[in-house]
Amino acid sequence: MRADAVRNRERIADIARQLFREKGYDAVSMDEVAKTAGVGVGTLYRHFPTKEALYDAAIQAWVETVNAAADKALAGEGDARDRLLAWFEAYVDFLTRHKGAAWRITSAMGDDDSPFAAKCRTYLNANQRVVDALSSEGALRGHVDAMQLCRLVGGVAAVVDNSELGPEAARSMLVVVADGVLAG
Amino acid sequence: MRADAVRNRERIADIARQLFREKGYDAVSMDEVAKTAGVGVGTLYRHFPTKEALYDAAIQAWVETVNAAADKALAGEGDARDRLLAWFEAYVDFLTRHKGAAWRITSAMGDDDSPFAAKCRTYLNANQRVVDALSSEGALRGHVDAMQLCRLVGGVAAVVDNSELGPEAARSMLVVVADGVLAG
DNA sequence: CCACGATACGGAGGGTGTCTCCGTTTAGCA
DNA sequence: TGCTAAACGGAGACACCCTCCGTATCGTGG
Repeated sequence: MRADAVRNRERIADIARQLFREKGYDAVSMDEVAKTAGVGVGTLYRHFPTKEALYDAAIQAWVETVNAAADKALAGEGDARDRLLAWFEAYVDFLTRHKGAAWRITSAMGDDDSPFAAKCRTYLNANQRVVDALSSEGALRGHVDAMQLCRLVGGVAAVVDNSELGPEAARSMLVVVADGVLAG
Repeated sequence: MRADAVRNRERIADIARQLFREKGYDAVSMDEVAKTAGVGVGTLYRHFPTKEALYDAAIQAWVETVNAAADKALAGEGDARDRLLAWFEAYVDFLTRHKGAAWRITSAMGDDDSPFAAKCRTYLNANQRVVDALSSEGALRGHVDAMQLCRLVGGVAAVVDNSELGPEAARSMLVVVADGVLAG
């Protein structure tokens, strides 16, 4: 790839990340991204074939830290319930960091053709590790599926994001999910 | 209202209900509704000022039966868990009957300005009645908020609708929510 | 039965969005 | 420095929601 192309690609992704984070997916138009980045829409579309692909690239770096967050939550103090809740809260925090991302990503769970498929796998893996860790302690009620957890907590995150709920409201819902999943 | 206007209004709502049910909100354009109903878009917009208002009218009859469903679930046999699950399943069944409705309605929960505000109140009331009934039996764990339940189960419904999950997958998630809400 | 005013109708077109196409410009190598 | 493949830019195609206003129709009072 030519040097100017690399520069443009990075600048576009940076600008897009900033705009999406501030305003949310729907409120940012491709024209706006192009204009802000100082390129034509043609250039934009050569680098990112659709708006969703651009979004995917924009939130890339952010997603990559999710595994570290899972480890951190699991390594924390407290009993299984505390650690599970810590993970749930971190997960919701992640998903709601970019407005509109929670629903888009949770919607794409299980759809291999989605532009977000790679991100979904990352999230699924993180949840799987949490399930494995707690399961080996015998803390979970029967069989708990990582995908099921992704969807449940992703659903909560989507609602929290959309209705702009505070951390207490989010926590009260996560407590329900946690208690529903934990043994005893 | 003039007789021809009444006829048109009803025909439009009928056609819209059919189209929305088949294809989902986003996949139906106002032009398509107008053309299928055999009227101009102007006529469409005089009867229903926005697409959301049309959607609201299209799913009206459907929503009105929700209270009966709550009663039926509560009057069923079995313990509190069985009845709560029956209600959850009925609720998800309702919300997923029209493609795209679950997320739209759950998104509008708590937003008085939404065109779906009336429907949200209906759903909230139904959940409140379920909460009251089970609470008076002492079946619920601490304080359970009807709004919280609407959001949790609505989130599950939205995911089920979007990912076109089967009843077993839906049930496995609802079991988690139910166990998280029930005492013991 | 008719004339007329209020009501309803239809569809062109405005505004905004995503995405494509192609003539023009530029990078980078020989 | 000259040349070619790569990248650029933005006009415009297409789809969407919605508005506006000239035209047609209903239904009533004479």
